[in-house]
Amino acid sequence: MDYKFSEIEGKWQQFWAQNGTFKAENSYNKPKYYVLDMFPYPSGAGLHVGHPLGYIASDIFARYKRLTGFNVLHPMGYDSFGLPAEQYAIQTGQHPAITTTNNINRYREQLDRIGFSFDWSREIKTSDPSYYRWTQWIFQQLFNSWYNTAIQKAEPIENLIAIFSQQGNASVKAACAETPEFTALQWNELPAKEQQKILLNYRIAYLADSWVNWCPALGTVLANDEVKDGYSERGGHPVEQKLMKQWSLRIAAYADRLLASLNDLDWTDPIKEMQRNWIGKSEGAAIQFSLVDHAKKIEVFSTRPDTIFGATFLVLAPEHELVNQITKADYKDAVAAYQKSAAIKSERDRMSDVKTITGQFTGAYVHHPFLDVQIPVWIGDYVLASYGTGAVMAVPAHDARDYAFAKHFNLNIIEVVAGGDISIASYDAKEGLLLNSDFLNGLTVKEAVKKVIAAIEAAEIGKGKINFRLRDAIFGRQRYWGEPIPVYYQDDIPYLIEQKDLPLTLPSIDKFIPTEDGEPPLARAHDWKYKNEFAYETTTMPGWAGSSWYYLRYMDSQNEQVFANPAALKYWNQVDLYIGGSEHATGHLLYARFFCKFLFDLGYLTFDEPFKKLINQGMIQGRSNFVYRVNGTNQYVSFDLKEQYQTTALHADVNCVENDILNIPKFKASFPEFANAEFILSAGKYYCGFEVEKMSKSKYNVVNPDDIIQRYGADTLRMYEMFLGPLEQSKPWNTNGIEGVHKFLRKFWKLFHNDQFDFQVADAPASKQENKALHKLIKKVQEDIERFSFNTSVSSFMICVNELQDLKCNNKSVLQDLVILLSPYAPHISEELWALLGNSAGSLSTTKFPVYNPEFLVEDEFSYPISINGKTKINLAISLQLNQQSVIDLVLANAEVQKYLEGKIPKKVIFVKGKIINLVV
RNA sequence: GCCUGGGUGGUGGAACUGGUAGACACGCAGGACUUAAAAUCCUGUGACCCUUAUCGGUCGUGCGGGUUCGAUUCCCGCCCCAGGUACCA
Repeated sequence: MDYKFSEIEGKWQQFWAQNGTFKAENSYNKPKYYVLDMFPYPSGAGLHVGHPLGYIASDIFARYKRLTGFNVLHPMGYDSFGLPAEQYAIQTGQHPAITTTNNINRYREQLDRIGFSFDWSREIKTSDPSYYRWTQWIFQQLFNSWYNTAIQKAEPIENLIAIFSQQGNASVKAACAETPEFTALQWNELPAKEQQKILLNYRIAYLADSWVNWCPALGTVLANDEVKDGYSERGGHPVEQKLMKQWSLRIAAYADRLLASLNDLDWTDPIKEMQRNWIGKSEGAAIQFSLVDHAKKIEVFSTRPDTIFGATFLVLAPEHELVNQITKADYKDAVAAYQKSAAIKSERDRMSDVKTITGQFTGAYVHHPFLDVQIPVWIGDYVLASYGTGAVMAVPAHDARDYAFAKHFNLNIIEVVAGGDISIASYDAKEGLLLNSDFLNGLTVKEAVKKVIAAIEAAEIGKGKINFRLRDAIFGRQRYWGEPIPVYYQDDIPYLIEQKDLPLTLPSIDKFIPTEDGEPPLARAHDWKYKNEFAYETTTMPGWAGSSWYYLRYMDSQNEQVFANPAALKYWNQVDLYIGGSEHATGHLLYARFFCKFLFDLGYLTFDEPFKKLINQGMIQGRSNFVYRVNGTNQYVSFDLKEQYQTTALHADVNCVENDILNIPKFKASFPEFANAEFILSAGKYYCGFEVEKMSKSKYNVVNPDDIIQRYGADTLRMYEMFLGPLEQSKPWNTNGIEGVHKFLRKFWKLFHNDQFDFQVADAPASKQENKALHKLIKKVQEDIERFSFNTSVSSFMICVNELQDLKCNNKSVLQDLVILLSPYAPHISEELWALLGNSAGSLSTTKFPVYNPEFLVEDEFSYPISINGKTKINLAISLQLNQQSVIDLVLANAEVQKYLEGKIPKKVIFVKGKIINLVV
């Protein structure tokens, strides 16, 4: 039989599904291995060829682990809450649940065709009430906990209440909002409502004022992505920064632990580095500056308190709460105007635009803490309200942004650390001796930091402080398509709904947009009241709520009593291998770590890091094709001739192009605009240009895996995706090379068949060369899988099959081992051949991986490259048995080497056994 | 702007710890088989120079410098591209 991939693939996919081949065993005595993919958001566009890249890699690994004796958990599900479904609902009125179900069904169909070894019996959907019930349950635990910084651990809020009623809050060390001190007696006499208000300052899930992008015209909060240059992407309405009460989580309390335990994770250094920078631990001091003619003080945070004598002005964020109180009458209008202009800029715009320097003097002054001088107070949008205290002491001589600000507004610059030339630029390095600094003069930066902090603390104007860039996470969203927050309000105080009332399901509403008063969509729900009486919270949870703990649910996905039973949690434990994109480096991965630590603190987990090993697959970009329209005509000129004309480049659908040559009839049919197109050809062909861009519908560069599978089969798709390049690297999709991989599978198939395509293998013992080819491959494939270098193992398969073909090998034992080696990569063809070889169907996935025998690979000679001054001249085959001196003697005696030496005697001979010989003359 | 990664033939990439740059494929060119096509197989294929052809030589891993017997690999400076930048997922 010829290689009929679609028959074979359909047959085995059905077999696996019917026999539950990849169901993880529930016996907890076998060694386990947990391989997880970042689950997809089911978008309306379906899967494109970029999505399966990571899934194929993890599938190869999961299948490999099964072959090496592990009980493998390899589940899949959907992150199915999200904005696109909601926006589609706003446009069309269709309920997001319907859209989502349709999309999930389509995803499932597409995934099934690729032949993954997922355990579908554990499938989860974050938008399913049976799942989000537990997301809500976790929120309740967060609400019912406080963070005890004395022991660096979350604890039940009852513990805190007990402490309050016995000793007040003076001794409590907690991550909390600023709370006045009270005694036990005062606490016990407080009305319940007041007690609840105070507790809200301590809860890990709490309400707080946060800055958001507010669009008055749409009556909604927008993501930074939805804001372009101060206007909403949808509708182009103005957007401003607004303070809003929002649910938040105290992730910042975990900053130190999130930082510390990074060290023990088997993640790549870049990802760890990104998280470290994101958490952004910096040591410095909080310093208070007292205002001239005003009782208030301005607190700044500085990582360079040593430069305090160089501070020549303060800069507050335009939103800083003191700005309006301290601004002098003459400056009110200018300050208000500046605040307004800053309010329309997003935080990202403010950070990236460093070239335009803007700011405004407030008319106010503060006293320098150690000098008898007054320094002016400015506002400037390079200072962010959300970092530190929202105020900086500007030391222009030693900070680049302060320097630019001072130059622009002609403010004083005082050098206090020697080493730079402050007439040209600021000197930011932390090296050099202090000058112009009173009691710090002559000290190094390090010494000065210590001494000045001591002085600040002695004068009671501040203290040494560790500051984190990581902010608490805003947890409320003004959206419909997310988990309802399981909270109701009584007397303006939030309370949890009872656990027995979970899940709190999404109410049905007429429209998915905010109400006319700018309330979130859930406020549209009629008669939606807790116990028919109390108003529910109307914001929903963010997209990352469900994805922060889903890996736990897979361990016991059907459980209705608990989020997962303790025995399952203990056995499956951490995810051993997690594969997904690096775009989640600081979002999802940080939140999931936070949830894990929190659940660990409460005793639900026995581990406090979710993902032991992490691999980031690169992004598959699109490869767009272009045609070139001669301006003002409907003529299109071939890429290589386009310089002779004035042209406009237009996207051509990549499905009308093969190897950059345009299929003209297909192209004409692709768009009415092109129906009457004329072409200026080059040698009878129309060559298209190309460019690498994001894969998207609008760029006509989306390649659908279904099309590839139909044409070449899933095994070809799987191997080609791996062959494309290193897993971690981003690369453009290009279908051009796929023939090579397909040809390889046909050749592989042919090894088992005679010229008439009858299955035929021989029982004879393997020859030396056959064994060599096989064992070279076993070694290579094993090494490659373990270092996730799948592209190179595909090459090795090709090399091996080419060798066996040359050897006319049809030896059964060699070929059977080859089938096992290939099975993680191309499971369908392997199952088929495995069965043809006489093995019982389906047993391939749990058979044993072949063992490498080094004896077959022993070499006794090596062809040394002989180079002179580092340039290779000739190759000489020399025995590997000889010692260094004999090899060198042999080389120097060689006539050809002598020719190159031209009678000169080498000054030095470099000999690296089995690698190279270099003669230096 | 800041953080992180990347840049090697016409194309995707290989070279794992500093040791023969371009494995394996695609494409292209030429050939075999065929009435023809498809499929399959064989040969060549980084650029330039020399040569009738061989033989041979020079250059070459984004750009400019450095370390080394030897650099795609290590160090310094720059350019370009991609991802993230806290309410996209």
